[in-house]
Amino acid sequence: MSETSVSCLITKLSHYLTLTDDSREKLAILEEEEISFSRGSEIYTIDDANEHLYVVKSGWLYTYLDLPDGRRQIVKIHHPGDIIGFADIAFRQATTNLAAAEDVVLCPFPKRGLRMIFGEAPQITALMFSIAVRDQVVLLDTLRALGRMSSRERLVYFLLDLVSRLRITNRSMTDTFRLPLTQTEIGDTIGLTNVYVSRAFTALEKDGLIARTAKGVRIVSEAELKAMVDFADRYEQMDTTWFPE
Amino acid sequence: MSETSVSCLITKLSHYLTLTDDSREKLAILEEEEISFSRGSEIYTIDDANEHLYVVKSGWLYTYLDLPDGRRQIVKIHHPGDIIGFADIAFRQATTNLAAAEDVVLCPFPKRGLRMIFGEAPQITALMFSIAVRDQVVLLDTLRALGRMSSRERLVYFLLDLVSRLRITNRSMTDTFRLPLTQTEIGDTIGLTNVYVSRAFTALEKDGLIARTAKGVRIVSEAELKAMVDFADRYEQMDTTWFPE
DNA sequence: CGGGTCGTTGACCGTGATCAAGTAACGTGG
DNA sequence: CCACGTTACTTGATCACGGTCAACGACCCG
Repeated sequence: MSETSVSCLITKLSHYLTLTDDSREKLAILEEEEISFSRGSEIYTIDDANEHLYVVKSGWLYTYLDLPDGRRQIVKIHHPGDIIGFADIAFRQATTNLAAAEDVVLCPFPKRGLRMIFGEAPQITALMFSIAVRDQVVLLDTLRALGRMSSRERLVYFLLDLVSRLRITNRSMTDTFRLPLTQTEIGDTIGLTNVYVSRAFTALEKDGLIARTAKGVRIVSEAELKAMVDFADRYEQMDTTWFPE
Repeated sequence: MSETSVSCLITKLSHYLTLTDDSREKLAILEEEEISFSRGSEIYTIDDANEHLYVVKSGWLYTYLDLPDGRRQIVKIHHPGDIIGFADIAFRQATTNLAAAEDVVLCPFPKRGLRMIFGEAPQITALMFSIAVRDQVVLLDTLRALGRMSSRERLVYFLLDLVSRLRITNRSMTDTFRLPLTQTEIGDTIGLTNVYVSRAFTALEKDGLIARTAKGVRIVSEAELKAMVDFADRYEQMDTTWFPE
């Protein structure tokens, strides 16, 4: 099983504050069980009874919504260390669909597991609440991108947002990262077709703003890109001064 | 002052559960102070220190984000009974701007007021948490609209969302409602220009799906409109079964 | 070797942006 | 009470961005 490997959930949360031993033990419980899904699997779909949340152990996934005519909107991409399912906590049935973008390993735990956290681990509770709220602010930024930005700007925003998130769990990451999503999936995320994602990519590359490697992307001129879309990093810093303990 | 007038905050929350007398007293404290702003006022802007939350007493407001070149995206419209500012709770400075769409009255209260609620009123705490999460799901629906819908569909989604929300505080409302927003503001909300909002309106009216009154709109064929955008009402029902007390 | 997926490129088209002119409603001041 | 200026909405003409359709090449895996 997971043995002594470092938990990516703990790594992610540790970025924001030093976890007590007690907190670490509580979190370990959330990662006891493991399930694997292969690329393309639908983990749950709309209207399923949603009794579980999931910690991502490895691999990327995404949450999406469908339109009657087959169009699709990806609303959130999940990375190792993320907790999936918070948004549906107030509803009896799932309001979104979850699919695996590549082969993944998840740790499911019942909603009741949260009750234990909420009741006994105020430090983690406060942090989870903050993360939920932070995600909301990120959604607002995304809304701005989809509502008002050109195709190139949307792609730039998408890439910068990814880099900022990935840096939380991988501090050694510089400016190159793996991107295990098809251009169709990227398009479904930023409201474009695969064709225009391709064109936006080549345009940015031609301008020397990014470079593309085998299965990844390198951010060449981060400052310039950030200025293009007035990018604010919502992940790096968070106000934890009001936390208990 | 507000005398014995019914609080719209209490009205709104009562829609979901029966509030205890103790809960009502706690909520009343949040509505003690009052400030008025006239139409067009900026209540706060990005990077302001955000020490207050606001309960909307009367009038409509909206939260928005700017782009460097002057484009603007409205990300949330606020009605009487709404609490404004939850999203910024995890940040030291405001991440959004707040403006009054018409003359409004707000009840500001310091963030510390929330600590009192969190500590002493578990029923309201659970409800507020649920509302915050519910708002997140609504944002996902909006993301889908901005990412994948045509101009007419966007306007339809916008109107249906408004109606659903307004029905929470005004149960007697049928299908006609006041719309105190300019078409430019509506465009900034759904990612269109004022010109195309106008065209979408006249198109929907010509098809007999809506009708326009002096300062408002009437939903003529709600079922048809809902089918157009696969609309799900996120406001009417909420899972309160897990609440304490 | 063959089939499938993914990315690229070109041609064409359509939706919505942009620019501009005109109208209606309203508030203000003379 | 009217004249004026402002704001909001409408409508038309033109344009451009991104969608759609199609063909092709690269790569992967069976």
